[in-house]
Amino acid sequence: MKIGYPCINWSIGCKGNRTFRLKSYSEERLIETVENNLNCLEKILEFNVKNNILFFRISSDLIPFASHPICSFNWQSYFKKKFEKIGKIILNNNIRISMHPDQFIVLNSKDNTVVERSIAELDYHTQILDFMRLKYNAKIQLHIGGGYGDKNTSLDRFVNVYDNLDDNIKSRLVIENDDNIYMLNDCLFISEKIHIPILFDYFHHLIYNDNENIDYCLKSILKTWDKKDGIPMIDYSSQRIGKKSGSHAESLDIQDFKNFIELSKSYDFDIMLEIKDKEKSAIKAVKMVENDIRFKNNQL
DNA sequence: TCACGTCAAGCAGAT
DNA sequence: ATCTGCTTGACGTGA
Repeated sequence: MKIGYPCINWSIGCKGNRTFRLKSYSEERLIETVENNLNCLEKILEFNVKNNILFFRISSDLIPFASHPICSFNWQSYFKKKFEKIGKIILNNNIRISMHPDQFIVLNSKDNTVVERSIAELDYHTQILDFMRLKYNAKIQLHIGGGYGDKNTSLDRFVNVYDNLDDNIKSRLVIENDDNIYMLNDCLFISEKIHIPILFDYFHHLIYNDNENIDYCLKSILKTWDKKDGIPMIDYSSQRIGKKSGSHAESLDIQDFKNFIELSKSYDFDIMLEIKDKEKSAIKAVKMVENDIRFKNNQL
């Protein structure tokens, strides 16, 4: 089991997701920003390795406007060496990588231009992972999309669009249960049709579910990950106290996390902590799990 | 230097 | 109708 956190490291003094306004777009600005983002990504990965954090989500802002029509710059070849260098760090240290395109990416939208833009954005995400030469266990996680008042038709639309995607996108894409439209059982339904891995979001599941217990959830999603996909990825968060349901906690509730680890101990997966304080909680979690394993070993 | 309005993009649910 | 959340605040103008 690897533990990770998404996109931002607060303690390292740089950001790998810097961007700028479309209005101020220029080739120079793009190069400068991407250079910063890639350098910082490298630093974050080194920080993570030192702290035994071997799972990381790369920000979608790594190359700002990469899938926007304004971007005609060939960032792929300009940064080829850098991508390969970062890829080597990832492979040498056996780091698991995910990406999570943002909310504007909707494959089952009723608006075809939205679908086209979404595919372009998925293509960009795929290129990042491909140019780093990462294995197919590096994944792009996506929600199924809108409900449009008719979930069955909307599910079908997702399946049809998925069928026509390029194979290199398909081999990276996984679907994730959300907290108000498509729950785990919907993902399982789709996965049976198109054979796509399911990333189980534990926190979303607590908010929106069909009363399935955690054992059922983990057992069913496990089957959707082939050998080439690696072990399943899980998103974990806990409720921020005093905020509305679904708000992510500021900092890891270690007891709640312990309970989840205990509950899921028969399964192996990599776990992404969607907690606001990022690497701080990840370090806490890593130490907890290491101590837990030592404790178990002492019992033997 | 800092406050704060706004930022490429979608959708649903709350207010 | 408008605002908020989502995986996440950061950019950039104006004072």
